[in-house]
Amino acid sequence: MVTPNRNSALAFALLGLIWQEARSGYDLRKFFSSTPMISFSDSPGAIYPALRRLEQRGLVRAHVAEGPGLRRRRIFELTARGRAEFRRWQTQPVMRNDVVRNLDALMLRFAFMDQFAEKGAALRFLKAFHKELAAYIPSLRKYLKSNREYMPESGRLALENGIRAYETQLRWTKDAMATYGQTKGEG
Amino acid sequence: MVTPNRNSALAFALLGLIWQEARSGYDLRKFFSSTPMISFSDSPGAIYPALRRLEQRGLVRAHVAEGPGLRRRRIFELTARGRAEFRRWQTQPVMRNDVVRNLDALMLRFAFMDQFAEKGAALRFLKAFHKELAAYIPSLRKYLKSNREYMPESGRLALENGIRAYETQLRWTKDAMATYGQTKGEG
DNA sequence: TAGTCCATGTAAGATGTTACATGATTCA
DNA sequence: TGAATCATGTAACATCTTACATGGACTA
Repeated sequence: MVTPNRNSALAFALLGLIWQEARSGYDLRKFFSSTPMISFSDSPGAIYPALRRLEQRGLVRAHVAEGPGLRRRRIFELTARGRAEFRRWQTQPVMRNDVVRNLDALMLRFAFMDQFAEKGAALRFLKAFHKELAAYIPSLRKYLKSNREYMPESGRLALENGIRAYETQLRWTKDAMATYGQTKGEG
Repeated sequence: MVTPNRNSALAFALLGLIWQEARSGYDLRKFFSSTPMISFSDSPGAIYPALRRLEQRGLVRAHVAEGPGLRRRRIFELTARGRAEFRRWQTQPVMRNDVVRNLDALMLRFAFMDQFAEKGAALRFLKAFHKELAAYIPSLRKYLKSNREYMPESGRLALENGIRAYETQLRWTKDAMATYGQTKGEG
């Protein structure tokens, strides 16, 4: 069995933005550099090859927009396969490993959920996220409690920072669930 | 001019741990898998090649520990160059870009500061970190204010989560500075 | 003696970084 | 005409992931 191509976080960020609205590579670079998605690289050496790969995998298709005189722009849109792949990624289960090592990717999944996932997906996601956070945080506390005395002060502070960061996430999931809970009249 | 070899976060995590205490590759893998540093990969395909590179660059040196019968373990320790390189990395200025895209690396730098940087480095680091956070957060708020109405609910919530996360960091830097401020009697 | 743990390693492949290249258009 | 901006791209290089390989020692 050949290794399946697991797309990167950048690839999914591109798919989500292109799904929102057909865009060129340049548009995407500008979006990254001028919004809070600046945590993604806007480097052409990352974006253009990533778009090429998405094209080769049949997840996006491009057409050339011949503006009056401007250099040609290649405008991308999602294919049916691209939409399916994005939804699959977005609605994957939330695993402990995502919480430990891939928080950013989790938030990226959530950020597009209203737009592209079925109703109820956001709330299910938040519940699962909350559950994993609530399970992980005590293990950090336990480590701190057991090792506090042997840790240098800066090491201990760094760990406390991590715990606080996860607690903030946890509070956010609760508040976000409340937000979604309010809209139950809509269903 | 040849591209300088910028070591990765993993490389510096390894250097820091080896500086604390001479360790083998296996020790390092176990440390990653059994402590809050689990956010680093414990995969042999990451660790052993990284150690090899550090050796080739003259940042660590290994000696073989011949235990009674056990398979040979290669125990690493830092060289003078390794210590210098680690300190250089650790005491670099805190840049906006680190705050936007490399928070984890910043916290890693801080985590070892008591042990390996000169007195006062931790406080200077916290001040610079605080300054960059305080400068960055308003730009996120501003974006939220301007775009709130045009954002899907999950997108807005994701951004609010990001803002809260940075605010938590900001509060932490203040508290950590207070911790260090208390020890002024020591100097 | 079969399975598990200790311990180190390699191979293939994908992705990302930095730097460089190119060419068109607009504006001073 | 020169500089800045729009727009796309490539090349070299390093690193990481996953999977596989190996071999000794302990233990049931």
